[in-house]
Amino acid sequence: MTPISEEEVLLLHRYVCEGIADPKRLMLLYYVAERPRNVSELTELLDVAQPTVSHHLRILRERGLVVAERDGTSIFYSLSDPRILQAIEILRAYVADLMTGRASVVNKA
Amino acid sequence: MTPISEEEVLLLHRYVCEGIADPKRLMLLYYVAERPRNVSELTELLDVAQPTVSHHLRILRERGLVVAERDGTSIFYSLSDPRILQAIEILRAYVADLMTGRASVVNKA
DNA sequence: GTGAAGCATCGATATATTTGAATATATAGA
DNA sequence: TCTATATATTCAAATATATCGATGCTTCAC
Repeated sequence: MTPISEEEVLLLHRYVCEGIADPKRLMLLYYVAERPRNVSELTELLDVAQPTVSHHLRILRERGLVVAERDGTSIFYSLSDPRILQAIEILRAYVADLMTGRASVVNKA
Repeated sequence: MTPISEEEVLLLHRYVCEGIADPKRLMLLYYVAERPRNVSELTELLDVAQPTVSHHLRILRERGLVVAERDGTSIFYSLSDPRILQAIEILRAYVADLMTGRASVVNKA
């Protein structure tokens, strides 16, 4: 593990961690990872107001986590890089173990 | 990629994403991943007030991301599970590519 | 038991974030 | 051009978070 600098941590925070720091945005990432989806579809899936979805999509887009492509009046969003979900899936497995008492913190006893 | 439920996303958010959503906490995770460190040392490393460090450590501790062990009057913190930094390192590599124009979003052109 | 060191908690302030109603903008079709 | 549809933006309110001084608690040495 290469030591990390404070500047690198700030970039990591600004471009990724801040982006995945909301449950709605996590759901959005999973939804657009399956296939490109437009805002209307995402609004139905998330069950929140459309401006709220646009707000979260903007945060994801500004950080480069998702990409937007217009098709007529619709705008389709998709995941920009598979590593984003790859990392989240590792954390998801960790949490799953945590919930079933299999995470390493529990095994230390 | 197994579909994720809304409840699972909420757990993922509560136990991990919320925990790594602050640059100071990211630094703390990297510091305690090297070796167990006590609060005084972490306070010097982070260059913030001691209550601020304790606050962040509490957030990490409550989520199970770090574990605390007392030794005399000191309390040493360490990383609870290597997968946490493993995932963060993937995101770190992604951001590094993003900064040098090598991330997949750029390569789509 | 007393004092000191190390850490946690409390309380207050400043700042940031989430949310949605209202509104603006952009595209397509008639 | 006019209208409908889809999305973005603005604005305000509510909520959450970060920070640190003051203080409390625990442990150890004497």
